[in-house]
Amino acid sequence: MGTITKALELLNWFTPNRPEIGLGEFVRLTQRDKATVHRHLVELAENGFLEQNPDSRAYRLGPAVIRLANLRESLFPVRRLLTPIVTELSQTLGELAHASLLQDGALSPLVHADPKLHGVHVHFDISEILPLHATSSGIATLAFASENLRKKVLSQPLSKHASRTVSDPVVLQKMLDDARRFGLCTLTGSFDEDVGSVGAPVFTEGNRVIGALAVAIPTARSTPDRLREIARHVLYHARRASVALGGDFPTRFADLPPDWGTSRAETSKTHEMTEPHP
Amino acid sequence: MGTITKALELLNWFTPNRPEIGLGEFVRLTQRDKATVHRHLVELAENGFLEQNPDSRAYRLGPAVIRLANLRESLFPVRRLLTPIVTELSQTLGELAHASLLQDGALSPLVHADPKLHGVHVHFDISEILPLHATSSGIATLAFASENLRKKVLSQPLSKHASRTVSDPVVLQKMLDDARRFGLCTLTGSFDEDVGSVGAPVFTEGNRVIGALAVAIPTARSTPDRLREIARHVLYHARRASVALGGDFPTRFADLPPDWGTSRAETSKTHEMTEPHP
DNA sequence: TACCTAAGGTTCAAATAATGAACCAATCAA
DNA sequence: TTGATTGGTTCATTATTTGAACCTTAGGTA
Repeated sequence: MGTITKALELLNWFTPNRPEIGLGEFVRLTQRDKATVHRHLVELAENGFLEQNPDSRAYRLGPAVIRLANLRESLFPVRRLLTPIVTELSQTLGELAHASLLQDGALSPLVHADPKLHGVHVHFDISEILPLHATSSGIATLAFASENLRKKVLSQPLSKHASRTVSDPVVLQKMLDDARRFGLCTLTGSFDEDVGSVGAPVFTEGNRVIGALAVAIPTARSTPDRLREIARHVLYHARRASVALGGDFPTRFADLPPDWGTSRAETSKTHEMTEPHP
Repeated sequence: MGTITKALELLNWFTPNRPEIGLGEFVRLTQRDKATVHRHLVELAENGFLEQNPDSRAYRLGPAVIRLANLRESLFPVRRLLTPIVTELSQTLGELAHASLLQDGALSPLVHADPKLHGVHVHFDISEILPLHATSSGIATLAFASENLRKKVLSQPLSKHASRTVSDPVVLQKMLDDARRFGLCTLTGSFDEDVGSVGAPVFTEGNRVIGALAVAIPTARSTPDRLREIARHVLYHARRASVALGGDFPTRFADLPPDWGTSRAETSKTHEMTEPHP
């Protein structure tokens, strides 16, 4: 691993629960030498990627990331293009919608919209990273991503996020096949307990999947019929999003079978249990 | 210069006119060895800071910068806090207002708002970097920044941006003194031809200047009286902004003298011309 | 006060990782 | 076919990174 990567990886330790990190804590987190970590921190700070809290001397993300994000957005206005689509999707359905981009081996949220019409709504944190195997966005994306990435995810241990997160690669493979067939993925209680979601892939120039569009709802409101309705809208808007980004969206996916929207996880469970007893 | 800095500096070559940069162009721009540059680019891309256009193989800013910017903003919501203040300032005056943050030796725009009530309005590019010596925001910020930074700027050659950019360090020093006294700086035809602006510093925790709030108007609308009116509002909102960020704003600055708002640059010119003939 | 601890930060010889001249491969135009 | 331009790679040399030990400051405690 190069020095540059080592330094940049320091930036990934920040989370909503860990907004500032001191030298000592970085050393503990990274298991690297103090002097090394310190020089990396100084150099990142010199370039504006970190700044130091003058009181505690702890480090936090610096203004350079905002400057670069502004620049990137002004050059490639993905967010600007997707915002109205996400907003419209969320307005139409009265539920939380979001678009997330594939980055490294995960999705990072780009835009979200929530009309908050109901008493209960899904919590969504734009700074949280979405794993590919445990979210409908992730599976929808992965289904159309490179063979390489798919292999990588399928060969790694599948982290558990909620009671019904898929943990068997064989089941995941089947869900990816379904997602590729229908252009959609739906999950319930997979990433967040009591939350269901429907995701569809978004494509950019050259038929490449760039991420996904998804709607998330509390399971209390997620009847099979409602999920099918949501699926229709998600698919429609994912197509619009792809067109807006200059991507090709497959003209036609298979029609949803009658049992679609009944819990995949249940189906999977059956599958999972029957598999070892042929 | 460390490897990390060398790599991160590659990111600074992107501009609105140069949205994608190929290996060869990077080599030409940086005057560095091709192999070195290439390895840096690959490592930055591996970490999501760059992505490669699959057709042209040129590099562009990657999604990691957006992820980090989202995170930074969710941890330290400077933008969220300043947006309503900038918007209100711009609405009240009917002119373009912006807030910009001090980073490295320059200001980078964070938010801007423009009600666009008039046929003529100022062009503002959120991805453009504002030099400290040539903008009212910059001088207002620099006036309250560290002695170090002030020395650095005063000792460097002062780049020319428009016909009335201050190029004499002595004149700049005087403008900094004025800015410190009045809590304000006004300039005309300094960064953009035919644009006047009024800027005031914004402070964060521990009395540290974080950047500036400013209003920019076409010179066609910038009478001395109008500039004084704008100054009042900019100062008021800069105080609000500082309070919102947990900073101390000096309770009282000197009242503006009667000749304030008449072109500083003119005054400066006189000064500049009289200086060498004591 | 003296003493301890833990924090951030620094030093310098040793070791590793970055460097760059030369090379390869693909594409395009004449 | 040739030559020029592009992106990318190799490997011996070199220079930068590394890390054990050390320094300094701040806070706590007997």
